[in-house]
Amino acid sequence: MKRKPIYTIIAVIIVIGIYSYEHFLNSEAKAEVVKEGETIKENTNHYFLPTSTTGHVVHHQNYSLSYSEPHEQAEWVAYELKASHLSSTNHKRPYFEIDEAVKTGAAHWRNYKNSGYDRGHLCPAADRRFTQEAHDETFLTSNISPQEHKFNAGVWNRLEQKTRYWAKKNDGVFVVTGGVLEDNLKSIGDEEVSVPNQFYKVILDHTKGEIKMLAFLMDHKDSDLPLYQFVVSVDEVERLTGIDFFPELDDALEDKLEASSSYKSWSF
DNA sequence: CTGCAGTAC
DNA sequence: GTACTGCAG
Repeated sequence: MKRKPIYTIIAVIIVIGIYSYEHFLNSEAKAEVVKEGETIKENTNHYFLPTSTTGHVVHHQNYSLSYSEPHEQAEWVAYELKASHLSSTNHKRPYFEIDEAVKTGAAHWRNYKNSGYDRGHLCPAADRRFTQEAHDETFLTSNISPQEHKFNAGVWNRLEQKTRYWAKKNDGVFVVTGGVLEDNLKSIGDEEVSVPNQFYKVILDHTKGEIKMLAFLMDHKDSDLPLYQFVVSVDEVERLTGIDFFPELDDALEDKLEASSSYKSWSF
């Protein structure tokens, strides 16, 4: 029987394939459950990644995102901001590029041209200045949302600066940012990039021996109000967006932290 | 820091 | 489309 070895080889390949695939799935799904009082291991690429409502998660070198094709922008962008990431280096501002990692096709920056709206970074360029590559990686069209200039350069900019302050003070925070994507939003450009009516930012700190979180929800307009006026519970942002922000936290701890809109342990 | 726009190639 | 420059909040 000459065929038998071939069948054997095929069978072996299939078995190895299934084993590898299950191993792959397992490694993807493996979530570290964090309970109260525990701290996250240092020096890992551990992200507190939110769930995706679109199933279109993209991992870049220095941040991850979940892309919404109907809205032509990310529903969230997530990254860790460590104190060591903060750099005073001034990089030359590159041009925005289409994110080729977005399989359904990320929007072209042309949609924003003469739209009256800024190409507002979700992961700010100033948070990724530690290398030229990290800085330039924020200039992908999957990392921007149409923002009014006065909002972007105003209250939103203040929030981003405060986030860097917390990153420095607490030696690292996890940040998740996006616009609230909903039906019937105004849009710009040929590709109809949605203009969110609200933007959120969720911050998690785990470096002082306990986990704490803080969420902001801002109307898409500039404001002179102090930042703490925009604090909401993570639950509220989850209700608006459908995103589950920290699924790998122990459920009881997650429930407790996400229900709180207290900011007393954060300095403004 | 957040950005845009005009001009020239 | 890219490079350089200037400008605004």
